Amino acid sequence: MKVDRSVSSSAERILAAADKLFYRQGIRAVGVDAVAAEAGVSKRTLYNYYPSKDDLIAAYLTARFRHLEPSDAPAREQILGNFDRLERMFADGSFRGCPYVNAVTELGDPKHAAAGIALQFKEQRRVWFRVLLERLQARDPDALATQLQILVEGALASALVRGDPALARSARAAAEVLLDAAGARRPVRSVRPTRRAR
Amino acid sequence: MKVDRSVSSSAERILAAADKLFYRQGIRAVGVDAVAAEAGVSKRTLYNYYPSKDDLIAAYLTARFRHLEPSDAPAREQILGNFDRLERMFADGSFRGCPYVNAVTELGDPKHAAAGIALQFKEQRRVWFRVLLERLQARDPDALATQLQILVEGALASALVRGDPALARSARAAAEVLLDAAGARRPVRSVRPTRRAR
DNA sequence: TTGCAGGTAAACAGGTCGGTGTACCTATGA
DNA sequence: TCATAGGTACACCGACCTGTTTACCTGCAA
Repeated sequence: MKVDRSVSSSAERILAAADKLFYRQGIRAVGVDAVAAEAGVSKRTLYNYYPSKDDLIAAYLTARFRHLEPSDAPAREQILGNFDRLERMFADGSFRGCPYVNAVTELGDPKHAAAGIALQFKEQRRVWFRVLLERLQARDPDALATQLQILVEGALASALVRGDPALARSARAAAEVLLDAAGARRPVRSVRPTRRAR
Repeated sequence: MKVDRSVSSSAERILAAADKLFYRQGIRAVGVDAVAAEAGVSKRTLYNYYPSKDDLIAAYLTARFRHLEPSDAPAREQILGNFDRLERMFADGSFRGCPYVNAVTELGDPKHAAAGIALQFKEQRRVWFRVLLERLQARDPDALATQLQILVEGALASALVRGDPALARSARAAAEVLLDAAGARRPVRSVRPTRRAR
């Protein structure tokens, strides 16, 4: 298999191949041989960069880690925009569930590095919600953040078994009800008061 | 391994063994040899009852299928009781996620029988919610049923990566807010007004 | 030119997978 | 008494798994 070696390093290509195959077909369903072949790299080289499949799995999950940072956009928009992103993901056709939850499910072992990475990611998003909720001066931002996190997780799992993108809209509508009930109907101090909704 | 053959049929023991091992360790992580050994049955016999592992998987999921029927108890209690059951499951220690979602994740293939069974089960619970919501004369029972389903799914997934039973209470609180917002604050026409909560 | 780092291809080791083939055992009922 | 259904024990098959070894190739710098 011919691969343009100048475009990216071997390590990067291996990681890209692992991401594609692990997510699409499942971690346990894909062997290291397949990953090496997809990356256009010999198995020896793969094991040079990642000493074991478990290391590769951990690297795959870590690479998927996107550091969330609340932006300057209106908090409510940011929160609800999350669900719009979900809807786009569901409609994409290549959606196969949350990679972190999938890894935990597939590996089973709670002591596997993947379990810790998954927990870290989920907690990061929960905190991201909480910061935005504090900005909205919502009641009990911590509890509400957990509930929004549950809605996201539920939309992901539901869309996995029933591939309906509209599930994201259902979750979004529920989130709006929860936000309203927590007294976050409108931003208290919006960055730009004239900005219209969405 | 000595097994009391009079207690249950071979088929039942095989199914019980599959249930225990598949759920605890994962479908892909458990071989048919292990299931046969756990059931105290030869592999030949196992293949006599279940011609392939896929058949056994389908039987395992079907056997987990509990037919939900709305009872005469107050509808709101029934709905919220669902989340209390979740909390007990999470606290049990042997919780390993939703078996249907796990099967879909582990098998990957959307054409596998497991995918259909999972979908059937989820839809059944959604309808169960809807019937109860209609009884409560809630606004848009269909949409709200989907949202409650998402909450359940989200609690299951969240508890899988972060084993905190309190997540069920968070989901329950969110469900209460959604119910209230849909005008289902109290049962409008309870079946037997004097009947106490079961 | 030489030396060598870093890559390749391919075979191999030791094990597990789903599934089959074979030969033996045993309880039951005609 | 004997046939048979249904079970057991166990070796076996080919495929695939993670991970290692071997031997060779190639670009580049001293």
